[in-house]
Amino acid sequence: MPELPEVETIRKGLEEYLIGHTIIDVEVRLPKIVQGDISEVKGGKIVSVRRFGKGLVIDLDNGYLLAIHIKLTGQLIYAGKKIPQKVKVIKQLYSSLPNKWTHVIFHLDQGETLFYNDFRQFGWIKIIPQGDLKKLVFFKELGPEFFRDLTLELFEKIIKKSNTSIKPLLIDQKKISGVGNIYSNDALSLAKIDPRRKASSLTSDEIKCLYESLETVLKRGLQYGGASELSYINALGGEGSYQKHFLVYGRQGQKCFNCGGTIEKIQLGGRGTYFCKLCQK
DNA sequence: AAGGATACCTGAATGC
DNA sequence: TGCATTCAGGTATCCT
Repeated sequence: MPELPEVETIRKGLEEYLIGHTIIDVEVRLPKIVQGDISEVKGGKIVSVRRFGKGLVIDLDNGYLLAIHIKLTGQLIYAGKKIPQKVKVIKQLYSSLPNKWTHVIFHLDQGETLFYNDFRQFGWIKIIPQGDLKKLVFFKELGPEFFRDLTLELFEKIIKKSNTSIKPLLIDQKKISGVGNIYSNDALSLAKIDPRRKASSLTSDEIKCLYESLETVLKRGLQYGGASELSYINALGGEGSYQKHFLVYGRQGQKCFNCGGTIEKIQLGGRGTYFCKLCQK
């Protein structure tokens, strides 16, 4: 669901459409989503949009920022003059906004709008002073991430000292950030490693292969604009297409692309885990 | 202290 | 038919 590629796709969209806009007013329809004093963002101009792991940060020029986590079903949708004409799918969506899942509405200058929708209400939006980002437990405890500060050497160190099986380790945000259920399953398939293997039992060659496989599937996810399972959409309300290219995720009963074996589904660390017993050793 | 289980939610799919 | 149960997964929290 929303993992590094999905959240990064949203970030790019927000960066393209929101920077330079001033927040005129905010409508909070479901108070539990928002923490902090929402009035602090009024009059603030959006200067940058950053991502750390699966978390987003919208920086304002008035000393405050919005820290946002969309969890499983959050959506950040831009509505305004900069929507490209060719995007037609979205017209239906836009005519329905705000809808019953719209919990926060940011009214921007020039009559533009940013909607926060979340049908399962797991996400959060926190308003804090600029310098306090690392005081938030979520950001403070994030592990290193791919394409930023996770090197192969560091990856190997993290895996070797872990006492859990490899798949739950990959989705532990405190160890490595950005990877979730979809990309961890697919990377283990590409690396031909059994998700149940104890992390510390992996050889250096296997760790290198897994590192490269994670980079490959995350890049693929970025290339396809994320995986639109459930309710993930980008900042323009458009869907990604990585779900059409899943290697093992959601493919139980179907054939493995590596060896033709049958993909099985088990529970591991309380999460659906998909793999091929024939080639993932 | 690390790691596992459960709660938080709702809608879709499945069960009887 | 229709109501109840199960499942989905990213944290946050509690427990061992």
